[in-house]
Amino acid sequence: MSSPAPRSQTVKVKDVAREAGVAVGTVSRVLNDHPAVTRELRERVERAMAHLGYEVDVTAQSMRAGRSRLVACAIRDFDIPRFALFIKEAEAVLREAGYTLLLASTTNRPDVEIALLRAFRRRRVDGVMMTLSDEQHRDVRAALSEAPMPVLLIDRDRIDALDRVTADHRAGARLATSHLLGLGHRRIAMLVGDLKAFPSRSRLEGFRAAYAGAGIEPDPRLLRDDVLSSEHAYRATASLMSLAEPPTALFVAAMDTLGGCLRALRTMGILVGDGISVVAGSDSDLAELYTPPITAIAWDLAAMGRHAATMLLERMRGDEIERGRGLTVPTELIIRGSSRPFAG
Amino acid sequence: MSSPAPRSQTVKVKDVAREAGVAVGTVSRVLNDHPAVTRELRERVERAMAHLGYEVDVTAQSMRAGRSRLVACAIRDFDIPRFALFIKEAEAVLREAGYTLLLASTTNRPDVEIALLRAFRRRRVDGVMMTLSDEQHRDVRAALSEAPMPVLLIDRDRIDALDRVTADHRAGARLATSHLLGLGHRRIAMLVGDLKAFPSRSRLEGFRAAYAGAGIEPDPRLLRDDVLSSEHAYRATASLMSLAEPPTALFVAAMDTLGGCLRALRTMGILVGDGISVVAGSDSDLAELYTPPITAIAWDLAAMGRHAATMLLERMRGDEIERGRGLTVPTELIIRGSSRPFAG
DNA sequence: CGGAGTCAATGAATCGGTTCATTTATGCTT
DNA sequence: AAGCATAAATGAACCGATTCATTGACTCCG
Repeated sequence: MSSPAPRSQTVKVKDVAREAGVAVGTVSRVLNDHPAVTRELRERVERAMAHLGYEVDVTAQSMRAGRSRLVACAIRDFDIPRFALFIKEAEAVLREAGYTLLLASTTNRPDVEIALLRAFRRRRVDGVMMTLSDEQHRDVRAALSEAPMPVLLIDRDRIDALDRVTADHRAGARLATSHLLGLGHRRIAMLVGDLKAFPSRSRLEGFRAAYAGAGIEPDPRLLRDDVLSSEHAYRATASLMSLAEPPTALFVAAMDTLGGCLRALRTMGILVGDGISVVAGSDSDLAELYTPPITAIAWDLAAMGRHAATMLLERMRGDEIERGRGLTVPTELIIRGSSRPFAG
Repeated sequence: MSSPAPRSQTVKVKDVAREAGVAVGTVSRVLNDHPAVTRELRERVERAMAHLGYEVDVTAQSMRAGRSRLVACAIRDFDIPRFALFIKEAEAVLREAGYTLLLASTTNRPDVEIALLRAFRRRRVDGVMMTLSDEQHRDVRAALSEAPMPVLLIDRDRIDALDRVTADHRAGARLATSHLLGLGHRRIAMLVGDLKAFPSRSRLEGFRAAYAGAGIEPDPRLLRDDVLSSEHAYRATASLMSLAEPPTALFVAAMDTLGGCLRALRTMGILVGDGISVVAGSDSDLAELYTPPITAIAWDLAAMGRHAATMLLERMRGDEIERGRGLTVPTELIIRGSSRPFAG
């Protein structure tokens, strides 16, 4: 025999079938809107279900069907305010389609990413959308290629034939940098995240492209990478402004790090706009409402979330779609008062 | 017969058993760290699993065990930056304990809340943490009392014997209001969220308690409730400041609405600090870095997330714990430059 | 009127682990 | 050496819904 955890005796298809005087197969067909059920029987079964308070066991369905109607989303840190928008929209699209969202944080560690992919497999998750800490990581790539379910990359470089949704960070950073160069700045410091990942890499490319377009060379000592949090940004800003030859403009390209930078400037008594020009790599209430308002790069994270979910759904449906589709949402530069002509 | 979706032929316990030359029961016991397996056999089985690349099917485990190792979190809108902190910490604690987080947004609608509770049941979710749009809603209460799994309320009033984690909004609001009254303000406007839910109700209570403590009556025309977004806050602020007798201080008690309020004031050319004192109901980068910095109420959402997950885990474990536990995290008032003496 | 063809409904087999009554092996005691 | 106790391993039954070969009922047509 076998009596697992003292299960509160639940109603099953068998009970419904008995109550309605039909076979279990018929109940199942009613549940799944199978056409070959007479209206009369369908109603009888539905009445029985209502009467008994029946709820199908998705667990059993999943096991039999080999799919779970779960979609996993794993991002490096969902403590990034604007990412919430992405998740919110993705969840809405997925739920509309009958899927439930699993959420996990990778903490930007390859080993966690691999462990999560395994956990998702074990759960028979039907699709995954995720960020990666490092697109080149061998083990992560191996784990991705072994994944039995479709995986969509969030704002990451192309890997094999995986679908991806990205923002045009390169264009945004180029715009921002050109804007500052156009204002006469020559010593522009850049705070950027982890260069192993696409967004930071693209931003740096855009930055360099703008310099190249102007026919000048950026000072490599003014670049700070691996700025992943507000605290990092604080320290990076402080160190930059303490240089013998400090920058005249700051491009705070990493996401959600503007606060740390502004805190450092305030502590050092440097006025934004006058003492130094500032451009933020992502827009926020803070950027908009700061005094002076901060020039910022903006893009539509909600749209990214919707597109990611939609593309993943299409892929899961197994439609005949070309593999490795990429969708890029545009970035724009919102010019505000924090970026001013260099008064050499 | 039956051949469901063309399942990529996966390795099963049976295959592992054959490879290792043992019975399936033994493989299962190895998987579950059952003590009664000799070291030798355990190693043989583990080698076979590694060799075949075996991964257990959590779906099948769940079905047999009647539990899924899933915990659901449903909040009204996870587009609230500070809530991300809650989810982040809760997820970390849950994953540590071997659970996976399901996420859904209720959009603050009772029907969605009820539908989600049903969906969670069908998935055999082991525990739920959620907010409610209205603690008094009959159908929601019925759905909660019928839920077969433990439910923990996030920042909501006591319902039956459900566990709950709350912040002391009443104390925070009282502090904030007393602070303004102490500065000589008598016409304090309050922007608050949905009074059907605990946080807003508590804040209003705190507000009134402070007034009562000072022996005066608040002007009811200065109260704006149902302020649920930044856009609402914009409109509410604009309408308040257009009154014949406008307020001299604004208590923006609703979460994540400070931006809208400040935008309105800026549009109307009213200076924070000089023209009007402002206190925010929740702290943020914006509050800290605005000019002038905004006095704000702060509390530890990360701790709330950790506690929520921990309490729910204890409850799920079925320990003999008193029912209806409540944990309240304290609030504090961070006084900054936006609240100044009333210069009548 | 009989046989072919439709259409509904049936229920046993199945998905992949887990459990437990049973069997087999081992150790200990006298 | 026999008897008993203990421990390890076995494998059939089971969790609950789905599927499909089969049965039964009914229609249509020559």
